Amino acid sequence: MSHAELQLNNQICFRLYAATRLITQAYTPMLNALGITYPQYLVLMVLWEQDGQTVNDIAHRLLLETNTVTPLLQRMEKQGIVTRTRGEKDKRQQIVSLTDQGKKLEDIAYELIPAGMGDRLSACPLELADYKHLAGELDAIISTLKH
Amino acid sequence: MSHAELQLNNQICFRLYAATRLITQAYTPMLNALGITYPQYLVLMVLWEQDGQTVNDIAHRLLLETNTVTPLLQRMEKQGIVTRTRGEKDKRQQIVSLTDQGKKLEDIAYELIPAGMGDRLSACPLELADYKHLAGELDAIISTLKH
DNA sequence: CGTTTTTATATCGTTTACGATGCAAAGATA
DNA sequence: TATCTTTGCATCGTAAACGATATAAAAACG
Repeated sequence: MSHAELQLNNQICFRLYAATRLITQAYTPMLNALGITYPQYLVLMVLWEQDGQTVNDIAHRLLLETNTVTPLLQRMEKQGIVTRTRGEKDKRQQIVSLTDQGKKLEDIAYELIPAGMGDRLSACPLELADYKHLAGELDAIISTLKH
Repeated sequence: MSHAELQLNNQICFRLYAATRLITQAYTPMLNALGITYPQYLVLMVLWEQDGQTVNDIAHRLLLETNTVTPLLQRMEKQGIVTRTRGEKDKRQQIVSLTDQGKKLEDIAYELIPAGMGDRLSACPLELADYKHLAGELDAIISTLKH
């Protein structure tokens, strides 16, 4: 069996890639009920935590480039979830704010998502301690690799 | 602090999402040297393990839909990395085979990727045991959520 | 103050992902 | 065997990601 290091089964990266897509897919039915996508949900979580952030703030928080976030926000603005207004002090900045609709989604998300994901993962043999381990290991990878 | 369950920092999903993108980005310089993308690299790993698989085989192995894999293979065929030929017994099937160029990439990948990723992750505090834990936890999530 | 550089965002092109749908070949059934 | 269903793949539309590039405003500098 040649080049064992290259084999798919030994790869952390493929597992991350697969697990990420599967978890995102598990979110999808709940997010459909909210009328949003997973990356849009991430933006909303950032804004629910602190409203009125700039494109850069949001991008840094999500470890994304602004050229990913800008079109995402444009779509969310078109859907009436957020507004974008130029900064007063610094006219280059776009201040992103939740609309009433965007604020209401937090309560609906809170109703649907923890319960829905709990259901979806109820058959998963991982304990709370395992999830904490997992979080720690992922954080180690993230802080090593993030710029 | 309202709705703590929704907070970004508590989310495994965001960590997976971020770690996956960062690791994929870490692969990118090496993969650029091979002239391929990360999903194309995944397809090659599947074919290096066993040449001559169908679109369905590859999609199942990568937990992707065929409507993702088909265009990916079309691009790889255009680049001369693989060929696609209709199955003889079953003319619906496309048999995907490595070209000489696709086979050669395995050696180059073996030269570049383990070393390159080792470098990139050398500052990561995780031990081999941690990576094994991580793999196990990801496998648990994957097998719970995969259809 | 005028010029240069940096910063914040936007635009463009390419490649993934994936839901929805189409289509032809194979298999199942009456 | 004729029809119905399933299977394997392809096509289309939309939304991310992200490299490359553009642009206007702000900051730094001479």
